[in-house]
Amino acid sequence: MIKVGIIEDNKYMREGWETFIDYDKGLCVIGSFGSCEAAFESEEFKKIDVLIMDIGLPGMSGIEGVKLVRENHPDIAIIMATVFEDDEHIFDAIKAGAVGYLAKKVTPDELVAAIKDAFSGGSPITPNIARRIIQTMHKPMLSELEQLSKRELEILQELATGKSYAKIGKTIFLSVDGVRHHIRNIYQKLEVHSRSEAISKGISKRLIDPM
Amino acid sequence: MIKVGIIEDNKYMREGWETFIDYDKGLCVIGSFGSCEAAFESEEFKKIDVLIMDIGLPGMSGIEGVKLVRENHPDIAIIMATVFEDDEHIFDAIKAGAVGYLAKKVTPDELVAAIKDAFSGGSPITPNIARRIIQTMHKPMLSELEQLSKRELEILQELATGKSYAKIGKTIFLSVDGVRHHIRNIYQKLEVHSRSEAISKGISKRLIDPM
DNA sequence: ATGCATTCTGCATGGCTATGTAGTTTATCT
DNA sequence: AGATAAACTACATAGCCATGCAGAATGCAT
Repeated sequence: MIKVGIIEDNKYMREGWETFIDYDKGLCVIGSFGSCEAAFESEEFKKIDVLIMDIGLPGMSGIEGVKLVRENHPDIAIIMATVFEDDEHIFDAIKAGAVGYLAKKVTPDELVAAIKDAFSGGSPITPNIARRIIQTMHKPMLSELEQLSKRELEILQELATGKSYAKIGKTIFLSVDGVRHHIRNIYQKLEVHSRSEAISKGISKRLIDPM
Repeated sequence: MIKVGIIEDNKYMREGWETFIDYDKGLCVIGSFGSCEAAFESEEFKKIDVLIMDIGLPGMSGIEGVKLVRENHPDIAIIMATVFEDDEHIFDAIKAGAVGYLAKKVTPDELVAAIKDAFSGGSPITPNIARRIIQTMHKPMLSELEQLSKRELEILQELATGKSYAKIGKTIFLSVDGVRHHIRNIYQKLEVHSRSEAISKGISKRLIDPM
């Protein structure tokens, strides 16, 4: 039996969800709250397996709530339920620690399926949100790579490790001045003037992976 | 009618898929190849909407293939089909540009659904893979973050911009030596000895956002 | 009030970095 | 063959960084 918690300030919506969830034989609502503050005071809270949380809550916001829950009860899987579907809210919720993201208009069946999915190690998200997340992970295409040569990419990666030019040279079998030469070109292509900027830009453009 | 392409070296599997896909009234296989090289030579290739690609291919690997396809035909949605289910292959494929990831044991119905999903802007991935991706996006919990004070985080963020200590000082109204002092502590806490390492580590631990 | 943590200031110095200038080698393209 | 680009070597120097040492102000907790 999966133990479900709900944090949602709209009483009618909350009770509607409770009904649907309890109706399923594998699920059971053991806590239902109108705010994060109320939820955290409850003794039952720590027993929850899957928590459905609204983003727009009175008092502490859902995003803040997620952070706190994750801090204190890392094993609770949190599904955000919200009327917003813009990138910002979605990514904020995910970064904060939510594993799923539902629009409030979901059908009871979808809600129940999402809870079971979250409980069994999945991430209930809509296909469109999944695609947006996947896209943030795509490496840039060659055309966006600012045309850094293979050697330059190699050295940029080394730069990020904090090695001195001399050590980089030893690692990749190149003279110090050879290293220097490439770094010059890297800076020019990335339009930066310091190692730090090159690393930041390299990582944000996904030219290199952070350590 | 969604135009589907297949790159898969096992002839029987490829023909099986073709049959299933063509059977669906919304789908149509317009190209079916045994290797990336063969596919790229075809005139039909550029018309493909959704491409099913094996990872383990003779000649050019599927991962390399994905990169090339994305480079030359950015509008083709690529679904990787593979017997591997380990993190490395999955993330490599996604980073290279795939939008979906299927195990080869999928049922015909799932295959057809995945193609339609990919075509309509979704990302066909299993719930478990979705969760693993989501987890890579989670910010660290306070317990991991807590080590750096608010001021230190602020300065770490400035460090990543490549500003000199003097400029950082001006930005946050602090003497150069004050900046220096905090940086010392940051280095100690992150166990690094250079600005570059601090930035790399800060970004990979999600203490700061890249530029 | 005493202790402790956090934040901040100051000075010194060896080492590393950023940038300029000036070449050579190698491979590829025409 | 000559042109062009990428990779590499070399030297010089102003400026920035990393780290050691020393101490002060603020605020919170016991």
